[in-house]
Amino acid sequence: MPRIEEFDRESVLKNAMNVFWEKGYNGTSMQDLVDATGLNRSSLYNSFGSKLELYQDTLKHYQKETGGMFQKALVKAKNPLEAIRLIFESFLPEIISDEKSKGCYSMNCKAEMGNQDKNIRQWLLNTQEQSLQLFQNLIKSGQEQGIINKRLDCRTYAYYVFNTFQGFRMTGILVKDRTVLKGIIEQTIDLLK
Amino acid sequence: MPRIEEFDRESVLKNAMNVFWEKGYNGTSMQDLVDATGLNRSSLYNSFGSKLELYQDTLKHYQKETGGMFQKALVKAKNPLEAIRLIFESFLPEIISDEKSKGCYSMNCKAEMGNQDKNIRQWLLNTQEQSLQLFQNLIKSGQEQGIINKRLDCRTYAYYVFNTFQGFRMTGILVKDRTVLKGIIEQTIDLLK
DNA sequence: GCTTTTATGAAACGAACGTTTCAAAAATTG
DNA sequence: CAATTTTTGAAACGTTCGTTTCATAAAAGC
Repeated sequence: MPRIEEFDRESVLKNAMNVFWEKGYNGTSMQDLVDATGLNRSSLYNSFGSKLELYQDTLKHYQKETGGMFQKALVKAKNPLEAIRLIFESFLPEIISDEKSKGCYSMNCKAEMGNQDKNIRQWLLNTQEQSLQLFQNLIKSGQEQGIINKRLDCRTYAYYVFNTFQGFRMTGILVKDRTVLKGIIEQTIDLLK
Repeated sequence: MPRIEEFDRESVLKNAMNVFWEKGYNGTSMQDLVDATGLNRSSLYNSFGSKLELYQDTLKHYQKETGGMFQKALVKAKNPLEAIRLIFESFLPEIISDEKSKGCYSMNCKAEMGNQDKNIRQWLLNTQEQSLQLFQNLIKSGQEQGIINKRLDCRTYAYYVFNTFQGFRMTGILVKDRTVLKGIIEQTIDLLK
């Protein structure tokens, strides 16, 4: 019976995300979203509920995209330590080509919305734990293989790598020098050797 | 001849900064600022020009405050390496007691406003170079004293420490565990030894 | 092909936005 | 105390905000 939606949901989320990414949540107006998605206001509300819910949907969309990048790095890597390096390096193109200085969607969200909405805060906590687990597992198997040192336990190292990664995303907003960025990665890796 | 301002400018900036800090620039309304500062709208506009100019004044105010923290750490430290540790540790109380998860004023600014206003962007670049110079000088004299290794040049290490510091401020938004945070500091320091 | 169900388009909603206006109040100088 | 200069208070400015409304259009089931 129902009339079918005319738009591609993923494509709408991608376009909405790009606006939020550039202007932030509060800096983005519903009109901006109408313009960027090409959807009518009614359709936006009918399909996504509200501005805040749409924003949260873009977070999930981003998570899916980023998860894909991580997986690609894992597949490509010959060992756990190289996997960590590749994860960092896989963000280099995005950082260097980011001429608008939009930064990292997740960091922007954390800074602007981390203390404004319970659901968003929980999403941030979930993705954080996910990243920590990923790093922890890599480090653990790296230690078992003798590639990563055992001076500290894998959870402690995971926090360290996670911390550097967040710094990496923030530094990349104003620093676009590939040599500098690769240097930061190199030193993070070196500590684990 | 002139009637004198009734308010304390520093105190107004402090109160305005706290609102911006909690809600972000775009999340803060002029009414919020009127409420927080106790000033009338007219007085705010008369004395600070506009919302954006007031925000930029709070950035300078923050810079002054933070600069003071850095100086205290430098005075207290017995050597350059300890100075770096003390700089990181001086933010621990703020991080741990930040129950509202307001995060770092400077990181919030970078994420929300770094790509929105030229003046703000320049301020961010200036404070970044200032921090880099501080770390670079500390590392250089640490290397000269033989406390810090000479495997890499002081500028490269400065970027590394700067990067970790930014991560530290972001991590501290959701991670309040003192042991974890101190662990991150410790490993950053260790690399320099 | 009529009924049912949902999506779409355009207009409008009240509320809140950042900013301006202007008269009244207050303080300093002559 | 009068003249001058600036701050202050209250109201209002036009605009934009996120959201709602409702008539119309379109697709699916009988």
